[in-house]
Amino acid sequence: MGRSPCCEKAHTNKGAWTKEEDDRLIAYIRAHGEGCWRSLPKAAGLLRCGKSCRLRWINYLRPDLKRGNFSEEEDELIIKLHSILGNKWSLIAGRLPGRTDNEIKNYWNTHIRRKLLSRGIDPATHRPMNEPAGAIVGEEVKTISFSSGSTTTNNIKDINSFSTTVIPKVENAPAGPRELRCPDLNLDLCISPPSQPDDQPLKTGSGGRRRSLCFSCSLGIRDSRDCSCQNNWCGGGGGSSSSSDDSYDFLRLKGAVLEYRGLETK
DNA sequence: AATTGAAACAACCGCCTCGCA
DNA sequence: TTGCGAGGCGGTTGTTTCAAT
Repeated sequence: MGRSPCCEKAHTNKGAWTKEEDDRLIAYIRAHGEGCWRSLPKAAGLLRCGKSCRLRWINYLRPDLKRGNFSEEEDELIIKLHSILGNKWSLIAGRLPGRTDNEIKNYWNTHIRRKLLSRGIDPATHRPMNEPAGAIVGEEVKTISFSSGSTTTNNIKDINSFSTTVIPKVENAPAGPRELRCPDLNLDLCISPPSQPDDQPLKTGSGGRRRSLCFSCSLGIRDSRDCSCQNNWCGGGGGSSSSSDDSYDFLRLKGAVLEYRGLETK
């Protein structure tokens, strides 16, 4: 038994969207907002699956999309974020205003992968291709190295001030002594959404099922200048940092590294 | 000018997560 | 507690465009 289809496929269009369909979708969402995607097609007079409508809107019709070529800064930011997050395209997209996860995913597969390969870097691991696998064996280890603090407030420059190496788990690899490639910091960590205060459950706003977290909040970093989701508990919103330290602390990683160092000493 | 292969982009598919009854 | 439905995500495929021959 397979899954039931997400919509009645017998009477739905597939393939490229026409101008008329785009116009209908835009007009409907302008009038009613992003409501229930499942019922939207019928309400908007579209012979499309709700998922298809959502994808079309999010990836191509949303008014805040940037479109156009990626800048060199965006390239490097994507590479850095991918080295931290892996194929979490939606999280990566959250750090690139006006870009969508699908766009970034395609861009990665068509441009950046080749770019890294031409540099002799494995796009999956962000490590030199000719390095022997299994410098660290048997488990996934993330190492993060921070350079001296940047004093700019530019997010993209700031994230360039640190680098990471993600070494994938090697299946069936024999356990052995660790050989850390970066002596600065060894993090046996995984990235996961922060625990929420009990009085602030993750409730969606009108229309959505889940309240989406910005990148900072997803990493569990409070009061970040990078917060764009306006969570009450986060207190961010782009610029409310009252730190007396002039150097901009990107995503509060300076603080985070202290906490992680505490975890690491084992 | 025609053909062909590669690159780029758009869209779909299936699975997972989460909220709700 | 459990099952269902909807939204979201990542992987994959299909189509179009472009450059080389």
